[in-house]
Amino acid sequence: MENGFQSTRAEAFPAGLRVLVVDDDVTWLKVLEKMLKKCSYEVTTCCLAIDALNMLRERKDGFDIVISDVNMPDMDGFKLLELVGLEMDLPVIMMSVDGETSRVMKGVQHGACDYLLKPVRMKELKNIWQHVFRKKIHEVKDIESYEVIDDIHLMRNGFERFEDSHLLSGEVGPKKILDLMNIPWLTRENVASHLQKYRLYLSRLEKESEPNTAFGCFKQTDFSPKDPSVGFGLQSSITAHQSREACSSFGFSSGEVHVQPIDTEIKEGDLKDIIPLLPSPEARNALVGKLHEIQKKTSGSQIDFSSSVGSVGLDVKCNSFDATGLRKHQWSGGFSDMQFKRQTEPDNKLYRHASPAFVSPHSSIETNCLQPAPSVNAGAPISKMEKESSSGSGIKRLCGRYQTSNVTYLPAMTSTESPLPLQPESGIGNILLSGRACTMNESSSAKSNSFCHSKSSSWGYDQKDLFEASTAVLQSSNENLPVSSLQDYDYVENTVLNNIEFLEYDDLELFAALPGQHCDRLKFNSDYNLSEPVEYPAMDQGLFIV
DNA sequence: TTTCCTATCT
DNA sequence: TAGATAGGAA
Repeated sequence: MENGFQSTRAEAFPAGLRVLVVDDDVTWLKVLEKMLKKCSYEVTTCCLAIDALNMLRERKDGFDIVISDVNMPDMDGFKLLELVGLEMDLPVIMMSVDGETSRVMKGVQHGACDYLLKPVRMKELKNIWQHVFRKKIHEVKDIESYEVIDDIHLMRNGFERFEDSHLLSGEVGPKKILDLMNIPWLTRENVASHLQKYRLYLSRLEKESEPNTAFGCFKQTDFSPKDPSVGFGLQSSITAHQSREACSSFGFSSGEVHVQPIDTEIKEGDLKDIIPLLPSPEARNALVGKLHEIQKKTSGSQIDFSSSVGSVGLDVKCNSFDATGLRKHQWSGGFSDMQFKRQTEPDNKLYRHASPAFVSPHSSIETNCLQPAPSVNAGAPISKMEKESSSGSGIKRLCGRYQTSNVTYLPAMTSTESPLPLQPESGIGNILLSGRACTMNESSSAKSNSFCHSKSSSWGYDQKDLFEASTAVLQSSNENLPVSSLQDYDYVENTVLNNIEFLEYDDLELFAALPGQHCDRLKFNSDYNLSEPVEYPAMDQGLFIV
């Protein structure tokens, strides 16, 4: 199994495991060194925690595991444990003569992968390799999850071509979408099926919005948690376009805020092509009206159109300004958040739970650049999910389809100040206000967090951004959720068991030097004769995969 | 024959 | 609720 070890060491594993032992008691150091060497491990000993830390820092990849005493004069063992965990991400085993549960718990909470009671048993030392192995397995799992992102990038590229090919002009069929996405494992049936769902959704949305929602008007219902138009699953962004005249409007999905100067004027032909795709009669009528304006070349009127196929979705944004530049309509919608099952590759397990989804059109908004919509900026109620998130239970499923995301409401502002650092001169500016719409999946880990923590720098539906947003979820959630650093609870139990049995030693010289209370607890057992090399049982991966 | 759409199943 | 599939229509 590829687990990250260098090939030669991997073959010999667990023999050659590089162990750093830290204990201020020289006698114990010698005992442990000898025992560990009997296990065919490479042993380095250190009397001071600070020296151990320096050694670890100097030899970044020089050790596989650390065994540290809890009580040391220069540095608390827990502190060392914390630092090693933070800086080296190495498994650390704590050891102490004190087996008090609270103490053991503290060790585990600080990130110890095991807590051994002195005197340490040979059996326990023999099995410390499992902690290294377990960690490697987790790392491999993380890497596999990263590969999902690579394929998501593949989808993004497909959508970019989708945009480049002007697919928006004319009817969009599953075949064409499929061809242009150019994703090998995707089938036309996949696309068709989800297109069907998407259209069903649109028709439902249209029916629901007919009685009270006119195009261009911002309604409170736009932010209903059950309204998919607010955003789907990963799709969580607020898009604010800023015209050259510094006229701003805000399109809401949720979560992210993007500010972008609009510099692409719509062409008449483009508009004609877009109109049939609009989800509602109001939207179509609005654009038809604007099309007439263009055709008439009415002075002072401007329609800005930006079509963006984000990384994983087709997104259409239409913005229209009146002659004064004070008001505009915006419609935004398209396909996004595409996740498809990989049917044709049964060996691929990464997408087993993935599924396609077409994102809904975003809520349409009419606003005035001089007087931002009060319902948006001031006193707007927080959506249900936002409340849940802030109350500490806001972890949502990552792959929720047709499911609303959080809406992040901007703080109240006056006409003279903008809640967003608009950058009319310098181009695109993005602000991630909040990304609590979704969670990492079950394979998420601290490693995943570090992988994803870089900030978003693009706008639109960038799947990467969404993952980053997901990370932000976790990071922000940490403040609210009782996140425990307990990594493997079974260690706690294991530690308790340590108290039951006694150790096995056969080196009487060494034990003669041990403090009396230690010797008292010893039981010599010929099962672990130090003169014989230790044999390891065949590794059963199933035993160690959590 | 291919593609799309709809209904139905899972 | 959403994806898969079957069957009819163009």
